[in-house]
Amino acid sequence: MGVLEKVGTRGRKAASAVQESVAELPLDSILMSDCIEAMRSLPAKSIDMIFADPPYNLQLGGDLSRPDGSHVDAVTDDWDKFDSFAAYDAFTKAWLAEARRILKDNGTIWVIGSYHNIFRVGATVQDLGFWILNDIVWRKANPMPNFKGTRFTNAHETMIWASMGEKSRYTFNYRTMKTLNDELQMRSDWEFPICGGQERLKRDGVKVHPTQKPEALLYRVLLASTKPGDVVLDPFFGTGTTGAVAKRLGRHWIGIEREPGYCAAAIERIEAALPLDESALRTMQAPKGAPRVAFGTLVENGYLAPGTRLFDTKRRFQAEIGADGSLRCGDATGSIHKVGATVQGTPSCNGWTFWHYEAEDGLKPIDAVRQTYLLATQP
Amino acid sequence: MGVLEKVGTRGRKAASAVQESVAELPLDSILMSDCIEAMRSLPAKSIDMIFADPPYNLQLGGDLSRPDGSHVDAVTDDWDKFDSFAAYDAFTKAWLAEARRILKDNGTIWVIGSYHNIFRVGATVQDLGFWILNDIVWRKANPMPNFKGTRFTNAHETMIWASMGEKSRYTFNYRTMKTLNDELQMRSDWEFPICGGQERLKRDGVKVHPTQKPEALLYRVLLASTKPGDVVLDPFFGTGTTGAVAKRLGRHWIGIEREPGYCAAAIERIEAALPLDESALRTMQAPKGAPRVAFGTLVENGYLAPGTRLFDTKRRFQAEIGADGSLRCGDATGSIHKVGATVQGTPSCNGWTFWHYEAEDGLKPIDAVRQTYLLATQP
DNA sequence: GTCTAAATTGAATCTTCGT
DNA sequence: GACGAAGATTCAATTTAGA
Repeated sequence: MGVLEKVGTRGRKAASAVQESVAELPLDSILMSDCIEAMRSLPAKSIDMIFADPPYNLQLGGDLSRPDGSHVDAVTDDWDKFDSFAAYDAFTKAWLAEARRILKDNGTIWVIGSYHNIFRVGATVQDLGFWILNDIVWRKANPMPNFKGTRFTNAHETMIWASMGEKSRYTFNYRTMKTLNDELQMRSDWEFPICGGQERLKRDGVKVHPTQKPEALLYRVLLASTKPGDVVLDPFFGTGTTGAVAKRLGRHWIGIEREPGYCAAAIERIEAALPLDESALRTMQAPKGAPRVAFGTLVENGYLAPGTRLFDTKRRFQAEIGADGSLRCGDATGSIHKVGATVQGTPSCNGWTFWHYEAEDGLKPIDAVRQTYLLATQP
Repeated sequence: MGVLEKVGTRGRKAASAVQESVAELPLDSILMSDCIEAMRSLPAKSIDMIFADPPYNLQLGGDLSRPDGSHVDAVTDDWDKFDSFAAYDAFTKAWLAEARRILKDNGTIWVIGSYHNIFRVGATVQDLGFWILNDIVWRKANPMPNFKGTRFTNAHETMIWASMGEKSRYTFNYRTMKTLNDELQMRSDWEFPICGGQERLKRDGVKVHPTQKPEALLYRVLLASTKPGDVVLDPFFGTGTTGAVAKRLGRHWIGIEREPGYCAAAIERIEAALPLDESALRTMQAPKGAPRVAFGTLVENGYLAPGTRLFDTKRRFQAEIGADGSLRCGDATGSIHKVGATVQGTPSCNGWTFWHYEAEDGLKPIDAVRQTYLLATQP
């Protein structure tokens, strides 16, 4: 059994501001060890997000070991194919189970793979109780062609994003993604070039790692599903793309990697990575990040007078503000949301955008009043 | 046990030209029955290709409404409900095993699904000994948004294409695909709009089937992986998209569908479908060494006259065809691709889909002209 | 009739907080 | 955990209605 060797790129002191349980973690360092063994050394429910790029070589070779640590021999016979899938499944189940143990209740996991392994991984993810949130397609702008012309060009890889369960409250920075995508919802298909050029790590002109992932991919993953200061674990760290991007984005990272050569390359690379400064890290916040303002507060503070008439954009409905911040429209009385839903006959309604007041230059949504209030009162 | 009820759209006589073993099959007709039961009635090793669109096991929760309050019409049909993953897996294994029995040794199978089910389906496909050739991503041009802003927009579905085994000699019409894709290898990600408009089958203004697939998707699937005269089976026939496209492309089809309502719609639809004529069909075989179709070829052969004006979809740009097949738009002159890129200010542009000509019923992409040319001229 | 604005709709695992 | 109220949330392609 190997000893867990920790290879840090920064001292533990830097983690002093982190809360106690997190302080136990080997933050911002690499555990040079077998991935399952290393995960076993981490405390339960301590990780915010896991990004995993597991091996998918079904020839097994020396890449895989069974959960008990024994070696899986390579298989070449057709009759043994089922057995090889079973071995891969056992390996997958073992590391995913450990991942599940160390993830926080509201944590999420990403796994990337190709058609060789992703279906088995996905089924295991579901079997272990994870709740799939999306499958994301990485469309390669410049895939390797199918030289023999025997199939379609294999131009994508698939990522699975899953939470701990159906009810878990995971992090999804919706507003950030929408901003990143030119004010359109970010879709489940992402296009990036494969990792090459200056970004591709090379040693003596030879690529250090065969499957180095582009930083742009990890950038979007981390930006979408983590918050600054979160702890991100990559159990198949390789040359540390996850660590380099995590550092850049102000997230803590932990890498697990068995190969000393990959570890060395990763450390050198991450040390050279420059973190974005605080102002650059600021992203579009979800409205729910802003303090809640009750409609009644606006009335109490004189931003909207009781008796003021409110309208929908087409003036089909007219309502009147009560002294307590309630709204009345015909027989319907209640919150701005409830009355809006009632008069429209819809199950719900955002009263802030539905109701408008009469301004000098036409109708304006009462949400504008709320914004004015927020600007005037927030420090 | 239900009786297999055969619902044909043509007499058996029409199959007389088919070889003996195939003549035993209920060609070009629907078996109104449970899919596993119906497949059991078919002879072993008799089918060239199977396209399957099984239930996705969506596991939807409560109702969903759009931001405007309108109700989203979800898939609530009983046929999509399963008690557990285990139950879904058992169902999947059962129908896939039958599919494997009736496929020829060199046959292939396509299965379409979403993240809800595709990983389980893919793992079972592999477990049964199928050899995955590609996973294909159908990128939806117009997916339904994520109304609540909780995840990435689910903008794609996944198809698995597999042969009977690693050594099987499956059909892949490489040349045809490459020609269809402007002389670039066809990739594993395909973009199509979802099925709507005139193509979407409706009864009394209501969609007949909740998950009708676009014909363009099946067109490419059949064109890529079958030959004229091949027998294509769809065990989850629904409203018969597979049958309609198979008929159009001169392939035999067999549908299995339990719901009488779907069967009736499928028959009516397929009877109305017009097969391409024989000369057009022969082009689908696309011999190796088929000439590249340059835009200029279309001009030379009178498919597009010099001087014809081309437009983008929004008529922001107007260009004129030169006698040599070049395009001119203001100062920009060159190939359809280059001029398209220049006027848009983009690094590249697929001129075939960017530029449109004025047809009687509106603008049509010049790619349509290329299709016409290909159908008419390829040996 | 023609053009433009408005309405409709699609395989969707679709909220969060306080009591 | 159940329940109720507050609050946040949509893109592209058609079709229909209206000017």
